[in-house]
Amino acid sequence: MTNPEKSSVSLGHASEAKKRKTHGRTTLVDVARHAGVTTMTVSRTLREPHRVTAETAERVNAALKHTGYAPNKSAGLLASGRSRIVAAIIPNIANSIFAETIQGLTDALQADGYELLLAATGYSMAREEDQIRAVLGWAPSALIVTGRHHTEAALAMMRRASLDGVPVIEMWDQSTRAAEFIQVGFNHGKAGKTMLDHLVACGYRDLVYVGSGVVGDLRARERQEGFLAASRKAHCQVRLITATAEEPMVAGRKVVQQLIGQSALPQAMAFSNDYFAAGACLQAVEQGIVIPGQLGIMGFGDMTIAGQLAGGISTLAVPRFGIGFRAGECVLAQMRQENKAPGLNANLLEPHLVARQTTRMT
Amino acid sequence: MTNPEKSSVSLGHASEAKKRKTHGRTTLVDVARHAGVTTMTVSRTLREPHRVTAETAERVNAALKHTGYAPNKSAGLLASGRSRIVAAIIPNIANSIFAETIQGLTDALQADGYELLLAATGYSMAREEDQIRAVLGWAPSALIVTGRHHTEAALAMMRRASLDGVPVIEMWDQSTRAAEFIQVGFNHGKAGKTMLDHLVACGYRDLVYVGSGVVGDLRARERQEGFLAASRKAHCQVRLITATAEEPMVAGRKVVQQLIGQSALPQAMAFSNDYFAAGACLQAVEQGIVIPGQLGIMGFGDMTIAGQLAGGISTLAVPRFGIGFRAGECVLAQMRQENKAPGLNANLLEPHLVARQTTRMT
DNA sequence: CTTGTTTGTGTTAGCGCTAACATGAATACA
DNA sequence: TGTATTCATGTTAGCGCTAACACAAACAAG
Repeated sequence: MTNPEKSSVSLGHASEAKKRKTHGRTTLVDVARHAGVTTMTVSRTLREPHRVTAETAERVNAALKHTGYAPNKSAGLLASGRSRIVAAIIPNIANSIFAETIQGLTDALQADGYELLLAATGYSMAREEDQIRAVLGWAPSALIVTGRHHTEAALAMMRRASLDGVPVIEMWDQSTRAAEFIQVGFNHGKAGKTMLDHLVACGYRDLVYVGSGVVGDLRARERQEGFLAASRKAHCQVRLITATAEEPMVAGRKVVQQLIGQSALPQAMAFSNDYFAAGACLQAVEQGIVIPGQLGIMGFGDMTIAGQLAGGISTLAVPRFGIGFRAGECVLAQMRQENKAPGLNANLLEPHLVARQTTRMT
Repeated sequence: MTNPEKSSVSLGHASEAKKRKTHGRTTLVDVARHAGVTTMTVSRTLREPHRVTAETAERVNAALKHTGYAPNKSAGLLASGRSRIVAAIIPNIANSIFAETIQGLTDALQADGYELLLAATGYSMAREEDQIRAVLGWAPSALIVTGRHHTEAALAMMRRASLDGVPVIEMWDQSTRAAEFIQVGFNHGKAGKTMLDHLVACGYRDLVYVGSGVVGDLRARERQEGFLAASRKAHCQVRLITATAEEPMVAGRKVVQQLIGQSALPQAMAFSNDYFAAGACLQAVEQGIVIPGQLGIMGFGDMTIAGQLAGGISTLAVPRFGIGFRAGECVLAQMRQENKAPGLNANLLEPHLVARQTTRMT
């Protein structure tokens, strides 16, 4: 009750009746009082230590430790207009492709103390627009979106951010036209063509392409169209099947099962991703189909499982981690030297063919 | 040059020489002027529409649309002390277990307009402490961490946040003692015991446990210890092997290869996760080992692959998505009604045994 | 010694928003 | 018809921090 420490609180007892707020945490004022300096000196000690005497810094640091100060980021952001937040917007977090990309991004940014604001769109451009609007409210240091297709409103916000000096990165895609934003990725139409070319080179002519049933996945769609377009030029017959959107490996199994049931197996099948291909492989082997003799199989992604089944599934390896890491490097580069022109597409991260055992026509 | 719109800007030409800031974006002031009301009315229209006349709301909404207003979140946070940020701290984003958990979390929170601040620790408690300190600077609505082991400083911050009314959730774990924070998960020691019990029930006595080489993964460690402790009580012989920390399926293969090479195959092997088990399965089959006759195999996690290989790998299914979703529900529940006591462990999400073909001793 | 030029710290004035209170008009009640 | 009670909007005063400038002390150059 007679605690002397409390007495200082009651100094303003009379004037207290007016207004009050404060969220109770220790602020710069507390630290400054403790160290016998002003808040500016404390602030400087934290952000520009070289501009402060060693002796002062020592006292301030002691006060920081003693008070357990944690900066109020919103106040700092409001005052300075700068945050160290990187906003990333991806279709789906559970998809391990994007999870690895995000890991790459955080790995690249980690040392520099950036924080990650993450949002998912569920492959919806409308939701993407909402998410962009929401994250821009935090004045992020960078905005990273997935793909190059956006609503008009989303594009407008991205342009605005770009003009404000915020690096805007479109990842996982790459257009042939001159890009408006930084792009870190590859051309999916071309990737589809690469897959077709490989199958043709292996001697397959009668093909099935198994596309993804995810409606908003424009990149999967472009790969599919790239594959089909190339097949027409190569005078191949391709049947298109859309996998039902359930567990991918099961979907792959079902497709093969159906084709066998209809005695309609092609010479080779290309899949929108490795999980489809893996399921298809397992099903084919279990039903006595000889791979690659009776049936060639090709996946996309080079996920772990592709290297493990059936002596190795042929696939297109994509730099899942690398895209995120490079995106992070782009952010750092732009932060360090503002001058860099954002247009240069020096960030083509091409997939490469991994020819394994499932496409080796005897 | 004679643009009349510009003239309004030059009104304060003389006094302009003093100071200036403003980050250029449209603010509430712009919207308010456009709608002929004060900023408070605009603010209210956005946050408490029912407290504003329909006619006023209409004018304000028109002004909002016309100006393309996007709220400055840091200003709102600083003024109100409340954000709609949920901070989640996980060991590793690329690990699909946590990716699915995060997806569950965002799915649960999505409708209510929460944003996700995500940080990774790399299984380091020191880094976890840093990340907690960093995210708390944003005054998040909730703090979600992984596991129940933290540094003293981290615990202090968590307690402080909890006292401030911020729900603090430990996910992926569950202690037997009364918990200080909300816990959404299960007991890993018990999970290890469940695995052992299953193998014993199948008649296996000579066992190998393949643990993870990830040093900071305390939960994997507890499963391992639970397994070993139970094996002693059941009078089983268990050899412990730590998988080298590379590609998990390859690691699983290597372990089996080595054991076969040394003619030291046990009756059954339990693995720290399904990818190890899958690799082991593939390797064993390729080397002509009969599963489950010669070798029983059990995994952990019930990842997709476990259901697909070798007629189905027996495993312990864990609610990866469910843990995140439940954590999100806990956050929402606490936000809606502050009164709820945070101590009740109504959030036990137990794993369940999935007995498939790889542990069916004839 | 002037006169510049650092160098370290303090002072002032907001950043854009919202809590709390104030006010005036409309409605309710006796 | 006066007073109490909504209701809709306005006014005021910060939230905790930092940009920009101010200023005194220490040092340099002529």
